[in-house]
Amino acid sequence: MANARSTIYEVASRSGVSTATVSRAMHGGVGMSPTTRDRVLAVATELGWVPDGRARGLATRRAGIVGVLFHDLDGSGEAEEESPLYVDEVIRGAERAATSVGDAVLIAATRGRTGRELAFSVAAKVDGLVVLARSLAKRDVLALARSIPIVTIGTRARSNEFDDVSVDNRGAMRTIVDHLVVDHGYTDLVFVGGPSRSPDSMERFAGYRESLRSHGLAAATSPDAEGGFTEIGGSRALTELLLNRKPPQAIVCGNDEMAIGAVGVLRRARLRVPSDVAVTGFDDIASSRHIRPALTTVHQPMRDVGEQAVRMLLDRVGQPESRRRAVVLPTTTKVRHSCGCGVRTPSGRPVGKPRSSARSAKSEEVVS
Amino acid sequence: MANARSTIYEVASRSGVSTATVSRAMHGGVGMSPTTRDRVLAVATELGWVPDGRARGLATRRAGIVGVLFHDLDGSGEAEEESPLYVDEVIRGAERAATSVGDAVLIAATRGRTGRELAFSVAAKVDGLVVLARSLAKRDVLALARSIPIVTIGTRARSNEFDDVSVDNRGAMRTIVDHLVVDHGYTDLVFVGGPSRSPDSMERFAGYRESLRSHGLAAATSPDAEGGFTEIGGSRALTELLLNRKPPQAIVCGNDEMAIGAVGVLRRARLRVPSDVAVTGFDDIASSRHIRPALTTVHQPMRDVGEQAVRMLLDRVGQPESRRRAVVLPTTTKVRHSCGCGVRTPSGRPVGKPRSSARSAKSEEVVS
DNA sequence: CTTAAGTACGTAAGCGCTTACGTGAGGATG
DNA sequence: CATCCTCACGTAAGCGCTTACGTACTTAAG
Repeated sequence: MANARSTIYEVASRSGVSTATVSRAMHGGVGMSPTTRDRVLAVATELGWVPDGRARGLATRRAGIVGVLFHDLDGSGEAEEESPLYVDEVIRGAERAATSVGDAVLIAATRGRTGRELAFSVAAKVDGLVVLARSLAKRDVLALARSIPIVTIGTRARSNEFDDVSVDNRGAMRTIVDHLVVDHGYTDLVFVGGPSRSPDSMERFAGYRESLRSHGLAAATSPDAEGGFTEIGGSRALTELLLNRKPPQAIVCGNDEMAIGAVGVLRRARLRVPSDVAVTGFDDIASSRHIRPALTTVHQPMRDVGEQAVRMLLDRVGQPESRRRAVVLPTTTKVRHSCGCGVRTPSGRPVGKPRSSARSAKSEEVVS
Repeated sequence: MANARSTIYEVASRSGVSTATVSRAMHGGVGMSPTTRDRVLAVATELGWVPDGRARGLATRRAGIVGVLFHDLDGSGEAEEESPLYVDEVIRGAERAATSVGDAVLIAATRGRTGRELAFSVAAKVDGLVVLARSLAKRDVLALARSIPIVTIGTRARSNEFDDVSVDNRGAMRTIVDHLVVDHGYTDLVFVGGPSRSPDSMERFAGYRESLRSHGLAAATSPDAEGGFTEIGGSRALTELLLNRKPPQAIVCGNDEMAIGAVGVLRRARLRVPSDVAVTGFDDIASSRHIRPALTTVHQPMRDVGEQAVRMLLDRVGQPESRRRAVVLPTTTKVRHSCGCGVRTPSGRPVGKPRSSARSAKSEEVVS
């Protein structure tokens, strides 16, 4: 099937020029006669020859490949990691950005490999690496950074050693809670958090608190319940919550999975969503649109995140010594029905109207 | 940040050996004294050195990278292509299989590029290519196959020139319709297909027909409606259908999106699912579990498909001349509620019980 | 003690490109 | 007509590894 590939020498001799000329022809043919260029190109096409990427990479010291490192969650099934959907979206964005400049993207799951193993099987093959937060211990990231440029995703709040692109978790949560308090007038809210040590969960909770306090409402110093970012965890958390207190007016969940779990429990408890109690999520997973009532949540631009990340990475590959950059991208609030919008309140007055409201968070900020 | 990488020469001189010895040490250190090996390895670690992938690739004629080529649907938004979820799952599987042998995977969306462009920016960088069906015109695939091994995914029914791994669409649909006819006793069914020229849609319809005919039921020669594999298309298709005939007992949809659309219009038409009319899907997308009633559908093992594909690819890289292989993987039927299971029939008798039934389709078959 | 067979490592020839530099031809300039 | 450019292309030195082959030294056998 795959016959022996021809080399640049073959193309050169068949078109009666030197390899240098062939190479030039393949790269725009600047400074050469169009006639020769076309002749060479014709031969190359006929032979089905394109320059070997490895050799090219060796000679140019540029592989034309950027890597994306993520934590794979299949198997171990730890919900603390990035949602698979996130990873996929980031990869898509990365692919797009890379392709637009002729590069390709290499993906690799950490799979518990150490920095050195990854250096061998991944880093050695690429020009730079995008590493998803939490996919790797910090010292491994540092080890990798010894050999190639790195930009992290979602570590803004925890580190400032690398270029980073993050999403405005806190601001997003503030916006959604503002909506609950201001537009719906809820005063009795609770927060269902993810794993207590999850930075995402912490940031989201911080946003929740900020919003409440800014409106003069009391807020607990820690989440009212913990649902581990899973649907089942959300169910359990809410079940327990309902045992200990009367139903709140609104349940703010750290992500959609838990919100879906919460809605399930509420339904079984004969509490109506959103008229008896409102629920909000975070992430805008596909199911959040299909669940009834449709979930009010926040959409994170993970594809843009991936795109930005490789852009920054490529910038740094070209300019290794430029100053560190960190950007945080804004989110979009998806106001649907579970918050009470588009549904009659007890007073019979329809409140609000489902819509999407975009929030422009801090844009690009140069951190150091 | 990223300081100049050291080379094998540096490691060699610092540990007082030749580059050959360093290389040997890095590759298991067979035939050398453990003492020397450890010394070399220590120096390498200290320097943070790992052999450069490009150079290694050049010397060994093996990049240690397999590529996955898919059609990216963002932007153009043609629903005829692979569902994004499919692609992601396939990629995950590919990543797993590649990693398990120390390789990495390069991903690239076609983006309307020609075979030659892809050869340059993708094929030249990898040892072999997995190409998702329909991501590329056949003659482009052939062009690529001139230079590297290729295995296709999902082209079994349309081509037999490459190694291929596919999913048993037809058998899966037969199983689900069998369930509808045999277990539920429906005799009046309709089929909502995807794009009429979509091979997947055609295969699924074929399975539908086969099942009906095998039970002595009449079946139309073409789908009763066409929903383009989208939710909105499913709604439209069903709306139209309902205008022209009385509601059937069961609506068999070519995929989940259309099924979800169908359930929506059924609900609006005050028809109860599944007691008035049953609905089934195909694909087992995340929302199919969350929709009410939960959708009976079929799960495709796309991750396994990806895994198998790179396994076969790697085999062929090692054995370019072995005979062509094609495998078709079995699906799993997810029997949930939308088919009528776990719900009371008009006669008051509960029918069946939701469960998952695995179906073992044809396994590995050597085609030529 | 001689010789054969290992063992542990060094030598050096590539792998297939890119590119700095060199060269010769032709045109412009004076 | 001599000189200087410019243009189009060739020469050849790497890029950083791997590995076939060679060599020196040990050990075992005869």
